[in-house]
Amino acid sequence: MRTLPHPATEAVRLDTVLAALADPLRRRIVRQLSEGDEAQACGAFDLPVTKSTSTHHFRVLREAGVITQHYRGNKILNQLRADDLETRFPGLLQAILAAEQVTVVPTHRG
Amino acid sequence: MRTLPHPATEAVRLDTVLAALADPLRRRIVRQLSEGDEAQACGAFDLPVTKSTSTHHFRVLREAGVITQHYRGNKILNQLRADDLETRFPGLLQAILAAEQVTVVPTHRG
DNA sequence: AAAGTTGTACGACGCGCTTCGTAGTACGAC
DNA sequence: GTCGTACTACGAAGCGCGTCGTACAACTTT
Repeated sequence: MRTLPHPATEAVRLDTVLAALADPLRRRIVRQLSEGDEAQACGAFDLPVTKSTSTHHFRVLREAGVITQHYRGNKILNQLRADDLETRFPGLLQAILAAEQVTVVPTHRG
Repeated sequence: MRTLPHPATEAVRLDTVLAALADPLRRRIVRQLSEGDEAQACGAFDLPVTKSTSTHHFRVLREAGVITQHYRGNKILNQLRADDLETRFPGLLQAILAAEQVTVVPTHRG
């Protein structure tokens, strides 16, 4: 069984997490993971980039400690490390996810 | 009186804010602003870069909507837009500031 | 076994960001 | 007015990040 390295919860660094979440495509992945509570394979994400690039972004998220990746037969199941992140950086993930929601409201007089 | 352009609270974008706060030097500025509640001139920050670079980072923070900059005689007074950010992205700034605190605690059994 | 599916590894390219140095502007002090 | 201070503007250099293409590996299906 192939396995992939994940940082321990205590080893997750704010620098890395913020850098990871600064990318819109990676936030899109995180968002989709946060919506469905089931683990999702990489192919379940309809991203406007090639598979190579997709792989790269998933790796960045995993190495930052934002998601877990586990081989399941042919595929890789991705899961948000919501609890770990909440433990390490309370409120951070929820604030970012909530913020993205509100961003869709640019309707403004004028 | 010289003035500097600031984005309206509703125009502040999550993308830009996260990108701005992904830089350690800029978080350092934000942190220092959040600690002293008085407005601080650029020169009050002891940053390990030249003044040109310093100017650049302050500009990025201002254009992202994270700080305000107002000329006061010779200097520029910088202030954190904590309330505006709280309005637009509730909990985001506090979570990041709190997270930075916790990062300094890598003490871990083992 | 052969073919299809799912995702990785590696090298390359382009762009943007951080950094710097120099020159310049606005303001205060004298 | 002249000098010093505080910061900006602009151009240049370095390099890291996102992107891609091709080649490859592991597993499933037939």
